[in-house]
Amino acid sequence: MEQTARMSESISRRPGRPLGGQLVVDREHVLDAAERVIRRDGAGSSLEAVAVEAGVTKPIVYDRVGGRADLADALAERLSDRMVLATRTALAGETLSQTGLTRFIEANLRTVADHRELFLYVTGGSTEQTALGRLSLAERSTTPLTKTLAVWRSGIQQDPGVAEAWAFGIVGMLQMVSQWWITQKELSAAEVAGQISELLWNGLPGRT
Amino acid sequence: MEQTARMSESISRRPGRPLGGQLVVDREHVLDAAERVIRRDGAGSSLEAVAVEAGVTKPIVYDRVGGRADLADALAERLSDRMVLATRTALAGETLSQTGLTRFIEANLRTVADHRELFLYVTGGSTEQTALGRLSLAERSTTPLTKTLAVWRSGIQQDPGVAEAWAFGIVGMLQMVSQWWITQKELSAAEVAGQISELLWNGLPGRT
DNA sequence: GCGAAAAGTTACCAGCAGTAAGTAACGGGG
DNA sequence: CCCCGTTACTTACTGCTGGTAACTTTTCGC
Repeated sequence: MEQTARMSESISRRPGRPLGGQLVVDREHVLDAAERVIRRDGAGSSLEAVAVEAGVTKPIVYDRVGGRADLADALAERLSDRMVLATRTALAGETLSQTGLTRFIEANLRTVADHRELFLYVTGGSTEQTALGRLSLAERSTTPLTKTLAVWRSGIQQDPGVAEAWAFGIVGMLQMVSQWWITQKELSAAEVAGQISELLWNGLPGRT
Repeated sequence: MEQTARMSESISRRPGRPLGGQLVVDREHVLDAAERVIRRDGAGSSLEAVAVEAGVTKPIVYDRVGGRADLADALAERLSDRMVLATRTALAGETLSQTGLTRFIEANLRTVADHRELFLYVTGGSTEQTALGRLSLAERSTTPLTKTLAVWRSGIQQDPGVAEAWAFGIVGMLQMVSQWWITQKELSAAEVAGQISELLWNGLPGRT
């Protein structure tokens, strides 16, 4: 039968080592492709689709980043880094205050909105070890937050032992609020950020 | 070839309408079976396994409860009901206070621990419309909570407009804290409940 | 009695994660 | 200069799962 590689140019590479002897894509390229696919096709994207977008085949994806759980983990790390960056520039190292907290939350919401499908992919997970997977994702956010909280609480003569539980609680709160916020259109990011900040800063009864 | 139905008794039903003219299982039986399977095999259980456990075949599961998303939704409703019940008996209608809030959170944690795999199944979802699915689960908890918060805030002369955002935030916080708590063994439910209650009641800086 | 409706099961399809086996180019030693 | 082990791919498969179409048997109304 005729050669299968005839459509346009190198849409389909021949088997065997490519000419040039170099890797055709590296880990970062695969992750970039994954982000593009997820942004385009939604959180239910398959590994096959990622491979096609990257211009390679599935085993290459497995070699570069691993299985589906590893992919989600790597993307979670990227998203988490972007969030940390966004909030860091929003805060610019000032000391913690209610308005600073509000800006922190708002920056968080805007980053989630910017990477809507990626956020859903990462927090959605697949199944089974999703639980631990999502925890490891959350830990990437909570670990630095725990330290920050512990230091800050010590600085204002309050018990720092609550830091870890609080960090998980805050991350969970932000994740759920983000999920809710990106699926409704009534409230703006600033409004929601202000409300959540009010709760976290002043507590349920509010300051009298 | 010989009859396939020969092992033990009615392990495998013959095709066709059963002899009594009655439904062999109803929706509740399927949901019970699903809970048993999930408790035994973990959050990654398949619909096939649920069908086998219920003593029927897959299309029956689809007829009684629908697809995987519907199953998760129905189980979420059950779990949510149990949580509401547990917290309601723990609170016994007293007015909201910090110690009451602590009991509320502790009851929540204990209920999650009692239904560990079910909780993971329900919050884990599969993919794709997981986002909306999880939101609909959360909404089942947030809707009553929103009302409670709005009424309570009005009663203490505070703005009730924050109720919805707060409800989602609190539910998210509890979900994440639960997930973290059931995978560690250092802190007791009472300790964690006290810490989270402290945060929700007094806020990050604490009462001075 | 008899045919339509009801209540099942069997048998299939499509899609996906993951892997084994095959193939072509490179590169260093004889 | 050629050959063989290594490298870097692809093809082709398995196994499983969600979901559905088609078939089979009993019941029940007329």
